[in-house]
Amino acid sequence: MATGRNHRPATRSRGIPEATVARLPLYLRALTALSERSVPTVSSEELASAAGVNSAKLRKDFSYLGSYGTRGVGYDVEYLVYQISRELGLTQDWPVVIVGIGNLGAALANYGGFASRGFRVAALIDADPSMTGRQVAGIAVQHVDDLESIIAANDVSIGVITTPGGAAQQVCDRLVAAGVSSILNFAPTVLSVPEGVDVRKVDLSIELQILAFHEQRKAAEDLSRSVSDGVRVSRARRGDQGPEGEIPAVMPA
Amino acid sequence: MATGRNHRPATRSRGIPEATVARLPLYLRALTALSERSVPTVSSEELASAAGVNSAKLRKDFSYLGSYGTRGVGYDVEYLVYQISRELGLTQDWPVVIVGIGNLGAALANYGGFASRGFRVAALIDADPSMTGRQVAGIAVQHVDDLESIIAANDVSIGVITTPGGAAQQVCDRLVAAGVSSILNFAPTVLSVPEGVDVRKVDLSIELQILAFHEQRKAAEDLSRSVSDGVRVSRARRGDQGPEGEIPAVMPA
DNA sequence: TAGATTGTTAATCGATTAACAATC
DNA sequence: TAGATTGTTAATCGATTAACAATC
Repeated sequence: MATGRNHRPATRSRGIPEATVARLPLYLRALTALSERSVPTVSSEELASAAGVNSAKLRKDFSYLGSYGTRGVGYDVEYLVYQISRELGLTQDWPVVIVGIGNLGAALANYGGFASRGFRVAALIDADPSMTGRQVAGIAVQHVDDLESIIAANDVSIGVITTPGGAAQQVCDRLVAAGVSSILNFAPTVLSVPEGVDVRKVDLSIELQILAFHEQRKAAEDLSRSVSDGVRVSRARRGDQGPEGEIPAVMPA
Repeated sequence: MATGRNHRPATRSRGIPEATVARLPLYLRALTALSERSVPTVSSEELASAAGVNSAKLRKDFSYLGSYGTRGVGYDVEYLVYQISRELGLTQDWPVVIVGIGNLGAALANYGGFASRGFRVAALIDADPSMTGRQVAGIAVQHVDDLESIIAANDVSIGVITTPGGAAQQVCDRLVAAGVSSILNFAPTVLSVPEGVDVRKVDLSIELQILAFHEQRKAAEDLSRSVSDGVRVSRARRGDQGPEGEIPAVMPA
C-alpha cells in the first residue's frame, strides 16, 4: 500500500487544527473507497464532493499535512491513504476495551468499523456477574473487578464506556488510574478527568434534540408561510400538532 | 412543571447560533438533574460546571434565548427547564422510525434516552423478511416494503438510519420522499439529500480515529521528552510499539 | 504552450472568553 | 447599602471560503 515516494514528514503533526483532524477520517473513508475501485488519482473537487465538504476546505486541510498533491493532476489516492492513516495514528494497532456490555456495548463489539481501522477490541468488561464468561462478538466478557489487570495485560490506552450514566464516572476513574488516556463516552454523563486525558462524547439523545430544534423551526416557517400566503402547506408537519404549552415528562439521562 | 411566569417569547428562535443549539441539550440534562434534587435556583457558574462548559459561554448562550435569569440570584431551575425544552421543540411529541434493526438499531430501540425527551419510537423497519414481526424493545419489526405507509400513518418527520452503509442512501431517499425531513445517520456513508432536509451523522469509527490521533501525539511527546530528559517514561504508551512504517489493513466502511 | 489543479493568501464569518456595568 | 450574579460588550481566536498565483 505504501507508495514509492518518501518525503520525510519533518515532524509537523503539531498544529493541525482540531476541525481538520475531525475531517481526516472522512477523507480517508472516501479515499479508501476510491482505492478499492483502483482509481489512481483524484482532484480536490472530486474528493471533496465524495467526502461532503467543499474543495477549498479540503485543500486547506491537506496543506496542514504537507504538499501531497500535484498541480494540474490531483492527489495520488494510495499515497494519500497512507499519509492520512499515518497522521491519524492508524498505522498502529490500538487495543480498545469496552466497559458496559448492554445493548449498545454489544453493538459496538460487533461493529465492523472498529476492527477495520487498526482498532482491536481487546476486552469486554461488565459489572454483572451473570455476564462474565458470556461470548459477545466472539469475545468472552470479563468482570469489572479485573479491570485494572485487563488494561495492563493488554496495554490498552483507549477505553469505550457504554455503562449506565450512574456508573460512568467511577469506571472512568478506574480506567484512567489503570493507564487509559483516551475515552469514548456513550454514557449520558459529563466525565471529569485529569489533564492529559482525552474524552470524546457520543450522545444519541443530544443528536435527536438538535434535529428536533431544526425540525420545529421548519414547521414554524411552513406555518407562517401558509398563514401569510393564505394557503395550506402540502404536508402537515410536526409543529401543527399538539397544544403549544404541553410539556412531556422529561426524564434525566 | 410549567412555572407561573409567562413571557410571550416574541418569536426570536431565529438566529440562535448552531454551537449554542448543540449545547442546549447539555444544559437541559444538567438542569433536569437539579430539578430532581428539587434545587430551586442555580448560578451560571454552578450550572456551567455541571454541564462541563465555562460560565461566560453559558450566559452568552442563554442570552440568545432571552433574559431568564435574575442578577444577584441566578436562574430558576424549573423555568429554565421549560424554556429550553420549548426552544428545542421537546414540548412536542416526535415519532421516530429506526430503519435497520441490527445490533445498533436494536440498541437504539432499547435506549431509554430516546423515549425520555419527547421522542417516541413509532416503528422499527428492516429489510430482512425473517425479522418482520419479531419483537424488539416491545415493538414489532416491520418490513421495509411498507416504509412509505408507515411514515405516513405515524406522521413521522425524523428517521434514524442504522442500516449497512450500502443501503443507507436508498433508505434515505425513500424516507425523504415519504416526508421525513430530519435524519440521524449512523451508517458510514455521506448522504445526499435535497435542500430543507437535515442530516446529522454519528460515526463511531470517526470518533475513535480522532482519539487515536491525539493518543499518538501524546505518545510522541512522551517519547521526545524521555529522550531529551534521558529518563524512561513511567508507563509505555502506544507510540512505543510497532514499526513506524507498518500499515494495517484499512477496510472501507 | 494551453489547460488543469494545487497550495496559499486574505477576507470574512462565527465562536469563545474576559471583563464589567447593570441590577437584583 | 453591600454582595452577588446576570447580560452584554469588545477583544480574540479559530474556521471557512473565494480567489488566484504557482506550477504540473
